Parts: sequence; C-alpha cells; structure tokens
Amino acid sequence: MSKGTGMKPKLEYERTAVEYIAENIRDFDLDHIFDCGQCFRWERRPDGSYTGIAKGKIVNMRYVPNEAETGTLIINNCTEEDYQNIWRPYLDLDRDYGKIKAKLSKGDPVMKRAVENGSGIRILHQDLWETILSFIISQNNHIPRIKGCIEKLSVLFGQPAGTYEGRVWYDVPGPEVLASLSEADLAEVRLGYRSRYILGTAKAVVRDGLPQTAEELAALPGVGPKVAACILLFGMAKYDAFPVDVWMARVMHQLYGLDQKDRRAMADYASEHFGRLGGFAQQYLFYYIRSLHDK
DNA sequence: TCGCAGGTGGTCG
DNA sequence: CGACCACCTGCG
Repeated sequence: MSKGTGMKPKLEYERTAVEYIAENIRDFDLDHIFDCGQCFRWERRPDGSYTGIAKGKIVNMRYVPNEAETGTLIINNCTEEDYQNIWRPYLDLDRDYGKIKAKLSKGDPVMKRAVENGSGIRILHQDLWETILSFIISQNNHIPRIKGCIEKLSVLFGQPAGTYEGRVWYDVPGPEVLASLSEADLAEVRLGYRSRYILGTAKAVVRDGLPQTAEELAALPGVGPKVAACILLFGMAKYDAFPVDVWMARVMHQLYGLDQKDRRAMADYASEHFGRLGGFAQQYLFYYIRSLHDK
C-alpha cells in the first residue's frame, strides 16, 4: 500500500548481467536449504530468492519450479566456471535426494511427514573453517544472534569479497587473523564467553592445521559433541553425523517417544535406524519440528 | 523480571 | 562416568 502521495521508490537490488541457469534441478527448495539451520550467511529477499556469500563468492539464487518434480535454478553473478567449481558441489546437486528420502521414509511415518515437509532440503558443502567458527558461535545461542555475530566478525576482521546489491560483502576472518586478536579486540562482536573458544580454536588451527577427524575436532576448545557433529556433517561431508540439540531432543521425545534427557539413547536410535543417512534424517526432522513450532 | 537459546567445560559424588 | 551448574548476551 502506498501512503499519501509519496511515491516510494520500490526496493530494488543491483545485480549483475552474468547469470548461470541450471535446468532440471530436483528435490530443491531454497527456503528448505537455507532455513534448516545448517548455514548463517544467506539472506532471503522479498522475491523468495536468496543472496549470500560462500567460498569468497557473492551470488543471488532463485528457483522456479516448472513441473511437479523439477525446476530451474538461476544464479546471478555467477559464471559457468563458478557454477561447476563452486555452486554445483556447494549445493550438493549431484546427489539423488529422491533416493535418500525414499529410503528414510520407508517404514517410518514420522520421517515420511518430515521429508514431505522439507522435501527440498540439501546438505551444503561448506568451508570447514567457516563451519567450525559458525557452530562454536551457535552454542547456547539464538539463530538471529548467531547470524549477527558472524556478520559482525566478518565486517570487522574479514576481507572484503566484493560489492553486490549495493554493499560490500566480507568473508569470515581466517584462523590466522583471529589467532592474532585478543579478547578485548573481539569484545565488540559480543560473542560472550564464546570469544575465548574462538581464539583458542584459531590458535590450535594455526598451530596444527585444520582438523581431519572427529577426535581432532573434539580436542578444540568450544567443540563438544553437538558442535562436532554439526561440523562433521556440514563441513566435512560425514553424513552419518547426527547432531542432537534441543530441537532434536524434542523431536525424538515427542515423535519417537524417547526420554528427552537421554542424548545417548537418541544417538543410538539414529545410528540404528538412520545409519549412514543420519545427517539427512537430522535435517528433515530439525526443519519439521521447527516448522511445527512456528505455527 | 526471568528463562531460554541449535552447549561446553569444570567440578563434584 | 554421570549429574549438576556457571556462563555472555539479547529477546519475549
């Protein structure tokens, strides 16, 4: 609704002419992908598209379903080379999610509903360091504040990656940069007690390199079982990882009848029933319980 | 105001 | 081991 006589300029975003169009993309929904809790740097636009930064590249993505089962993905500010080298693997486009969903749904009515609810979820292949940083920050924290912290950290200490939609976008700061900072330097980011975990982990990574295994991950300060599982799943492509957080505890209690406090039992249940697909199962269930909660 | 949020690490028994 | 419990911060 326009008010009075004011001709409010319509909000428009400055995008680029370079665009890549991928046809015949299945099992894909941007809301499902970017709102299932795996990433924190994508912003929804009023047209349903998403703009974000990953691997030093800034793009806008929109998806147009053209039949019941397939659709077109349009990536703005993206060359064919970037699509092949970055976004195709990032979006996990070469995996058959239809097969995964069918396998998980079989004999499990709860999972069947969860899969239908989040049918377009895909597990992103994210940068390992960014994933470590993000999920240390995520602990005992609200999602909007997590996003704010990561953004502020990037603007203050990250490298500019380019200008897009009329503003400068920044990469998350690397471990070398963070390892050189003090808690006083980080105070402005409002990370709270997590700032010492970030500094400790950055120093460990500078000293020992990025973690390669679950054991090396668990040795990092601020990385417990839940955060480690998220990093394994989202940053290391370990698809049997099954992060159990407060939401997953709710699902396992309310929908599978397990003791809400017994995280061990939940992990056991996941490995027994979901096995190598535990990570996918977790994402469908997480998105499902969150969408139930919002209503 | 107070509890809680995609938990972790430390300290008990 | 397993069960507490403090912990930065911002929001409802």
